[in-house]
Amino acid sequence: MFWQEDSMFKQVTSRVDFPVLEQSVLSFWQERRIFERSVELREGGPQYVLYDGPPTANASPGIHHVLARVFKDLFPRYKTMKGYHAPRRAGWDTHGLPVELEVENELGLKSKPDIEAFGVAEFNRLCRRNVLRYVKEWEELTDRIGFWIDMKHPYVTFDNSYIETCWWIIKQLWEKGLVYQGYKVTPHCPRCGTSLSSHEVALGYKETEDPSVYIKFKVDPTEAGVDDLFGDWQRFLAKPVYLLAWTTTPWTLPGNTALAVAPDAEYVLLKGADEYLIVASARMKWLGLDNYEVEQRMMGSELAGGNLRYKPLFDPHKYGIERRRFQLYYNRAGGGFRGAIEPQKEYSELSYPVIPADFVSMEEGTGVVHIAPAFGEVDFEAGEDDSLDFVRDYVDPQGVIQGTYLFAGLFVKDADPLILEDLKSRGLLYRSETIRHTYPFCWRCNTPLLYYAKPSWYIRTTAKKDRLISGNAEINWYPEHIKYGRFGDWLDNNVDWAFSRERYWGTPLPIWRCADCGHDDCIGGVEELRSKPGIRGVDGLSDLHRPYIDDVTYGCPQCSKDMRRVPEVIDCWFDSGAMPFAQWHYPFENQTVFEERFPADYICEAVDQTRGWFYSLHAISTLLKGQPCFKNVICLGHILDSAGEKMSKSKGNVVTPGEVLDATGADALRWYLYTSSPPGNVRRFSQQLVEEVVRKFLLTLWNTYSFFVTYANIDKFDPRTAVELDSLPELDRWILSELNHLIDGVTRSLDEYDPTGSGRKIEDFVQDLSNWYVRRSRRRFWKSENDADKQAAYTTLYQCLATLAKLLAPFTPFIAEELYQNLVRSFDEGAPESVHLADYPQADLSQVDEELSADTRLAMTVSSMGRSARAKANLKVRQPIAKVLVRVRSEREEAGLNRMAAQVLEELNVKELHVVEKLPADESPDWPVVEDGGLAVMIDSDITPQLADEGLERELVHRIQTMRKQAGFDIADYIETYYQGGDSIQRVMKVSASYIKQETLSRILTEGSSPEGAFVKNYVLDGNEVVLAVKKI
RNA sequence: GGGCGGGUAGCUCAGGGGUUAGAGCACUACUCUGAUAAAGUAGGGGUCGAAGGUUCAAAUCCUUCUCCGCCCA
Repeated sequence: MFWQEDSMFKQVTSRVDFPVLEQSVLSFWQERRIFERSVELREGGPQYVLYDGPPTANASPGIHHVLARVFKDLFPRYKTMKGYHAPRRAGWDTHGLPVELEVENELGLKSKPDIEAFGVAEFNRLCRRNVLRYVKEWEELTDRIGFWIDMKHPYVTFDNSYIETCWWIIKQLWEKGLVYQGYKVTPHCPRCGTSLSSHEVALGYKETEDPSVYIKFKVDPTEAGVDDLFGDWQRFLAKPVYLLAWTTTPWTLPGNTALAVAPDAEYVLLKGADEYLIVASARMKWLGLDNYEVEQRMMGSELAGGNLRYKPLFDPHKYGIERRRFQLYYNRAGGGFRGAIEPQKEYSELSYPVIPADFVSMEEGTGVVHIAPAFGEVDFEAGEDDSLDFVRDYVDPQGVIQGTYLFAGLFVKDADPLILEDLKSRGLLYRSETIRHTYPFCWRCNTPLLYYAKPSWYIRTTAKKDRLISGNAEINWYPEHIKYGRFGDWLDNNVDWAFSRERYWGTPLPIWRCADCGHDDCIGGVEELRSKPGIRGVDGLSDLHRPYIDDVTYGCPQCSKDMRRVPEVIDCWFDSGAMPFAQWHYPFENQTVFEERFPADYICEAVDQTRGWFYSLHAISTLLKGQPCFKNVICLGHILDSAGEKMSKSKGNVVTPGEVLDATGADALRWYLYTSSPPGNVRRFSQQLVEEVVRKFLLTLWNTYSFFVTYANIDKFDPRTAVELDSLPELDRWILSELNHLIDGVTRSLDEYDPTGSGRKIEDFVQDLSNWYVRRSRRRFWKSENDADKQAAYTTLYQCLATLAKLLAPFTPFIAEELYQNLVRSFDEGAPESVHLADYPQADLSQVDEELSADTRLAMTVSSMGRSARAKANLKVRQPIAKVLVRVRSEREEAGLNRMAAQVLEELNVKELHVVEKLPADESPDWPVVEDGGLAVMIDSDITPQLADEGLERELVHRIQTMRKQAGFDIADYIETYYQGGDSIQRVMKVSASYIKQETLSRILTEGSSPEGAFVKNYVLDGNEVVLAVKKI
């Protein structure tokens, strides 16, 4: 076609296929290395650092991964365009129990002994192979959604270099006295021989029936506390006094070493026929102790504050079981050192204390709580706090009772009835019932889990608690409530980090211990290890994992016996939290890179990471460097299905990224995720909502762009043609004002890590651009003369679209690239080769005109009301009317509306606009009025013959235009038009010939029958039959 | 059981003491359409999760409860 040969812009279809478009943009980026160059280009600029929280590639990425990835992508892209140097590197999290479990399942292994029998070397080899099984899929998805990050050189947590940095970190902490071995009570599966993670425990809660028993603990009357509290202890020789306590786990009773009471609650000493009982007064009634009389009342603090002690139910020494005690002593770094539990000698007068505790409930039980430090987390903590005795070893790790008890040799749950029988025979069982409650079972083998104290290695995070908290104050959290809510609370309640795991596939804990004298060494690197005197097993060591590292031994510096590594590996959260350091193999290599990229400006993960990665990053960084390692963090809410249910394979409601991307493309998905709700919100997801994005936003933008290109090419518009800003018509100045206001707003919102706010602003702008600016400007583009006004319109629309391309680049990188290539690169060889290499737009606030903006808003409102009034009078917009009256609310509005009069007149197709203070009541009773919020619009509904002819003229133009389209003519084809019709048709055709010709690109307008080959249509207009025919020249 | 967040139209979300609670989608009717997969006009649709309280005035502030999600027990 004639105008295409030297047109500036590539023709644009209005029927765009975004997924196809995106593929070609992807190729363009890859061929030209745009991502790499976008980073290189800004070298020397200020750094902007993203830390990528490493995912595990042992399964396909889901839609929630897309959510995190597009939010990770947005800000580095934005900052790059703002001039920042933003290198970013992907990572893979590769260790941990989930990986092991998958391999166990594949191999049909059921327990740790199974794994050992199978062989740790082969087992770990399979873990290593499995964990990156889906990497290719992840890489493809990452490309497809336009997430720009270096996936070619990722950090991998199983690499020796990564492990070595972890060792170095542990050694640093070790030297500061921040690593120690202590006990931890964990949910333990006695059959699988391993602790379960909290996630696994959550999988296995079930309703079950358990004993609910009330046990009498005999107070030792010879202890001084008895006299202090009750006086005359000798009366208790004849009639004993018991503390009554409740439990659902009788098998823990031999491990009892204390009873806890609530210090602020009132307790009673009750007198019965043969005994005294002590319970909380609040529980008396519930316990049905009616036949006892209250002898004395006292506070829990009195019970616990004196020297009241009681006799053990089972003195461990009598059954061949060791009794130990929590000790507080000092380590070489001089800090208070907990966790040591020292063996105690047999003692015939053994008794246990009553202690105060804030966890004692008045909602159940007796108000006196049985404490077995080996078998409960709070019990254990109480043990530490009060230096209690610790009796554990009557239960072995398989849950079998040891020693010489009557019930020895039985599994703990099976021992329960025998224990109760034993106590009953000694008159210590007050009441025995059963209770239904939820209790955790092993999700793999259905064995009831036991809470069981085991040795564990700790990082003493509590030593730096104040700094953890003050560091948190320096971090910007989005949403803000996480800072002092979920994360802050977590820090406030900080406990030492139990970071060892009795597993196989993980970073080996770099602590070597002498089996003989117990001397411990922490190894901070491979060279350090190699240099140990008497080192063996390092020749040919190419893998720092188990089992190979376990064979490395050296001579003990104290006693020269063999130092062997302790068996544990470390928590994989430590791995990922070490990434600021370990991704660079710091400090062994890359010291400068590390310094440049520490701390991160930005991280982004979902809310479940508060106690996961967010914490492990913060903890390691604070302990090592004394400062936080991220400045800004977006904490994403989770994605649910369209019904608000969690997506899960078993429910079959999982939406895969692939299906959405194929249907709507990446830009649509990205835009939806950015704008549908604030990042921190839980969001319901459905493809339908993404499709709405395509219709409402992307296509509106695209069609505006397509409109521009179509007409710009017809007129051979050259963007280099300068137009003076001052000389622009009001409509143009208005949209440019809105544009600059938009740039300002988007920039501000992005600087505050609010993509939702900035995205929604862009949406509003695109609506205004399409539905007011373009609609109001259509005739300016369409008219035949190529005057200054037309140039102004092109220049303005061009500027809006070219600016939008850049504004949108971080959000919807594909369509932004397409717009940019065609609008900017096509005529300017000197422009950056990609929109992503361009600078982000800067707002020119001198172009922002608030008054003009308000006036235009008023014109829009009045137009809308005018259309409503027309509809009331059944007058279509195509029919011109004589006048419209508008009642305004202020002089400001009056001036504004008068200024906007031309736009309103055209929009409403009306001859005159009158702004009035009061609407005349006497004009005509059937002139329709529309009122809203104090504004009122009234139209003159009288149609004079003159107006009717004008309406007919517009109607004819419209019919011919429609026929042109139906006939398949191009928008710029010239035609011949023929017509036959009555008087009014003939009159209008003659009187308005030049107007009709111009509007319809008709060279001639002839009355008469249609020629051969013409496109012909019959119409009835105003009751008159009309025949129209169009023919291309 | 505890902590945090949320519950506003059928759906997705704004609004956070001050007229009659909004937008978009969806729905109904009509209109319009040579940029548009659009647009316009009208309409139906809400006990603002529930109950108390504070206030001249509560969707909004307070208390309790309830449901959903996450984290922790």
